[in-house]
Amino acid sequence: MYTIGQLSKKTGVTVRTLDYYDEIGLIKPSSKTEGGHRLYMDNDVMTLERVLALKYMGFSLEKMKDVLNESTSTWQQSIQHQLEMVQREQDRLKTLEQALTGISYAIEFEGEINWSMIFGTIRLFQQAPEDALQQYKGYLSDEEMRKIMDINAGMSEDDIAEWTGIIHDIKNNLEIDPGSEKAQQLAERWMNQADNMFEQDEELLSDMWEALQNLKEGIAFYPMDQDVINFIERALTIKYAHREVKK
Amino acid sequence: MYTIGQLSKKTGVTVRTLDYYDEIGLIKPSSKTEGGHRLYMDNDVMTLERVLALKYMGFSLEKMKDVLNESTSTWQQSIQHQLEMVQREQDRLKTLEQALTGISYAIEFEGEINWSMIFGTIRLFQQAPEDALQQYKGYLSDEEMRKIMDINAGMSEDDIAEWTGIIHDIKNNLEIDPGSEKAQQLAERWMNQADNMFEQDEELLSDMWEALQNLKEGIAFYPMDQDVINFIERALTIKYAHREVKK
DNA sequence: TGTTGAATCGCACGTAACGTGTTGTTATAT
DNA sequence: ATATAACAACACGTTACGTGCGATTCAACA
Repeated sequence: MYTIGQLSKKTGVTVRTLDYYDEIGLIKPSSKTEGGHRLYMDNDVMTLERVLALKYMGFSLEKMKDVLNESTSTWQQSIQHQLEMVQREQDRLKTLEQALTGISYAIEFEGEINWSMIFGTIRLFQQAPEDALQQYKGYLSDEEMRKIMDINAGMSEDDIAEWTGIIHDIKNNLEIDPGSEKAQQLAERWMNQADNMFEQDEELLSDMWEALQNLKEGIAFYPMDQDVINFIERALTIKYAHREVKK
Repeated sequence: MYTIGQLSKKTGVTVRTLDYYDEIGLIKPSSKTEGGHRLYMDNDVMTLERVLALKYMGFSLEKMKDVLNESTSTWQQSIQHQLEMVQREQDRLKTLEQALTGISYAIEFEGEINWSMIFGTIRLFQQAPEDALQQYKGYLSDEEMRKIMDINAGMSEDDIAEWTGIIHDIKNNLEIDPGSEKAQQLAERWMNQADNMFEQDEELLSDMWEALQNLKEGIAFYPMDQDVINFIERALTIKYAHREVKK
């Protein structure tokens, strides 16, 4: 038999919280003094412990009222719902983390806040990955799109830093001669990272590259406008022509 | 030059939201009609787009007021703070997911809601992983504790299902003869899963096992009380004695 | 039994980011 | 000039409590 203050000390829950749980009918003390002071019995303490457990699991107080009186099968349903919510939220946070990382590197490389890059990055991540790849329909097969989604989801912080860095460097050198050594280096750096991401899958890379060349808004991993794509294309064309001649 | 309704249609933000942003001073229209109707200029539209970007990044409206006027360096700080928050939240959700998964399997195996198992699971996951392992201090080295933390964090759903299932089955057979075939099978199943989790690291497994035997409240992966530990110990003792004889 | 100090009750307002609804006013189309 | 649409301004609701507030009630002491 505890007063509200004693129960509060025992469990670490504030008096106001217990007051509130009483108010909304979640934990009503089984007894009261003549003067109206609340008296909590072991029964109520048990309910409180269960409420705290459900709270940790992320249930709302309103749902607890239902769940606490429900059968085992409904419990399973509720827990599965919670699990799905937790997983969806994790996915959301994961893509948000990638977006924030990309933005952070972009600001670091450029030394100032590039809003159009931020908008592009967010547009890229905001839509579901499937939708983001819809623009590639016709260029890539369903399986290829799924592969790219997986690659994208598994991108490490270093990958993000490298992509952001390359694209930034290329943007700063759009006007240089595509045949110059610097342009060649930049294009090769891009290719290296692309190879790195696609691992062995040369076919996937070339399909993706073809799609990029034909699309007006080329977005791969990070916002990459037509300027950048054209630059890389010109540089690579010269590079391979060069190699042919050497052969 | 947009009225509030036109801006709403253009951006998909509700009129009430724009009203609210005006009210709290986040986006004040740069012009008004004689009658007091709000007129948003391109300037304001830009601010709104930035606000939406920051919203996606998880900033509060209050912080946006500061951030929108700040310099690049403070921006980096704010983004880093957001990143840390996102990562902490991901960690929290990951352990919550494990806890929910374990509870779900326990309910499925037992066919009813076992509150003491739920409390045990939550106690195990609620505290930071470092704290949870403090009880093993003296039995395990710092490096071993870190290894266990990693193993724990990487536990798959199948692992959780198997642990929960084994412990449940053992609890239901506490009174059978440790030398009986069923007891031997249960103990072996436990050992298999333990080997599986610890991979090659036999030393780590035996250190952990020694710790479990000496602790009053043995908790490894899932709440496992002394009964269960004793059962496994007795069964394994007989098993190895048996093997010695065979040799 | 009276008194005092601590505990408690019940109430109200505040939080974040709006949704919903109402009343009164302004803008626009006819 | 009038009908109708759009708008401003306000209020209350949402979630899970925190933070007071004055008015009891309890427990202990005299």
